[in-house]
Amino acid sequence: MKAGPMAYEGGNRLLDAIPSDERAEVVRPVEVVGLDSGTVTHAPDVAYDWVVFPIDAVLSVVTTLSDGETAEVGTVGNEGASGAEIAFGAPVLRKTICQVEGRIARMPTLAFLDAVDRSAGLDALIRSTEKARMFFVEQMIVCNTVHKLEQRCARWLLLVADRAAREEYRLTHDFLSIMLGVRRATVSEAAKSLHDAGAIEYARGRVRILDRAILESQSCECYKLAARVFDAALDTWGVALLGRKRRA
Amino acid sequence: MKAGPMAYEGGNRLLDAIPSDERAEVVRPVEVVGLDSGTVTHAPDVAYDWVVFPIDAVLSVVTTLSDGETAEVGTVGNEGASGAEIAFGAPVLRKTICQVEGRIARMPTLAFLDAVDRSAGLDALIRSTEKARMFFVEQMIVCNTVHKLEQRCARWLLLVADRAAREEYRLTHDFLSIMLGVRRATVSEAAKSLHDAGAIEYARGRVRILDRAILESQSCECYKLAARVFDAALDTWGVALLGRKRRA
DNA sequence: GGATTTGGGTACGATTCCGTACAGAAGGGT
DNA sequence: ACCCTTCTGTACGGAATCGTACCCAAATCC
Repeated sequence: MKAGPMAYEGGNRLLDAIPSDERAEVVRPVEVVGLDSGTVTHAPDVAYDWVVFPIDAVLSVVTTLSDGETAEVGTVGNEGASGAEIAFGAPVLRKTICQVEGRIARMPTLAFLDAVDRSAGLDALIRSTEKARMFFVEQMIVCNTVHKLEQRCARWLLLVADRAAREEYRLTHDFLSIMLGVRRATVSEAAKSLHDAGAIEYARGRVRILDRAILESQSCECYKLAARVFDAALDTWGVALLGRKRRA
Repeated sequence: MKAGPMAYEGGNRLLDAIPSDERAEVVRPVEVVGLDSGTVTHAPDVAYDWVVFPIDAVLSVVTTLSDGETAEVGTVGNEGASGAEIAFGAPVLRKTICQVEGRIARMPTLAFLDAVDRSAGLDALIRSTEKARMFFVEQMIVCNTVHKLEQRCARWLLLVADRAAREEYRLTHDFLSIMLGVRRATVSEAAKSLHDAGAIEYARGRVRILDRAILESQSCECYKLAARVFDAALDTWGVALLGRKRRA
């Protein structure tokens, strides 16, 4: 993953949803780079120069509690962007790290700011995906409170697979236990159960989804709900917000 | 709570944080009305004409899972606004109900839209409080996953008291159990524990905070963290975002 | 003022997940 | 080939919370 920057040729659903008459202009300052798992893309109290649009890398927004425990509070993949708040002058409040290695598109903060001013489509899509992310994060509150770990585990694997745009990716039980806020041993048990059901296989830091239908049936409703909302945000909401913006 | 609309004379921290040279103009179309507990202010697939700015009423954003269970995914009080997305053309995705009775300020959607265009301060504050709400909702994911019920209970009581701007308010264990996503009986036990510690007293649908210091000590870190972030959103962030807006 | 509804206390077995611990297996480095 | 680190399987007692149920007291209704 150490190849030099390359030109952007699609792959981030937010950028690709920009109306075609604006897209080329917006995308001009974008470059594509690889990201290794564990790389920090944003963190509080540090200046950052890039707004990030994942392609097949998956980022996790995490928080560390006062007792030192770390847990995931959000996921960003090819459906969205990370670091847009920098451009608006808002502080970065959470640490964001690369969860699944892969490629990201990125744009200098100042170029992004300029692009939002010029492109009503980009502005609308940033707002609508941010709203979808809010919906998703809200759903996670309830999901983590009332759903069984095995369901949440299935939900997580599916959502990350969608964002990583592949059915197999690197992931250890240990890492997943941090993401789900439970013990590593508990994840191992849930993973074994999903494996025995024929939904997944895994070995030494690598998962593969064998049967999406089975995995979806083991997951809670939150997976399909989230998937639908992100799709809608990139489709119809964007249009609605665009209408508003153009009228202004 | 059935008195007719009255003029707005302050009480919503977001409106009151608007720079004084813009505030009078923004606040002109605002009226104040009372709201009873249980009143629905917004819901999906229904047209709404008002953007709501709570004064001493507290609203809860809730969701209903497919099994019929209802749970809270957010709280809106005097630090923010509800329904602003309507004005931007985005869909209402969650049901919002009045949790603690009290007064709200409200503005017709069209007037709000106009005010956002005219007032850089209002625009910046809407963005910054929305960002604070995101931070808070993210925190709740972790809080609900790893913190003990008694801590979460204390956290909830404190945050709602801040929003309701009083130390006593109507609340049944049953309602609180829905908010926290647990059994009513579990809430009763946690409440008794907080009562025995001298932090609160309660009787038949009414809670009173007797000793904030004790209650804070029983609560998790999430309370103070959230309180600080909401304060910051209404103070320094607003200024930062304002700078950005004015430069544009 | 008697009946009905609502809010709260408590109990008991069941379940999920925790904390901790240890052992085996698969890769990586030298 | 060997060691060492990383990753996963599994076990055991304990804590938190669940589902359900029943009782009592206070408020409300007629």
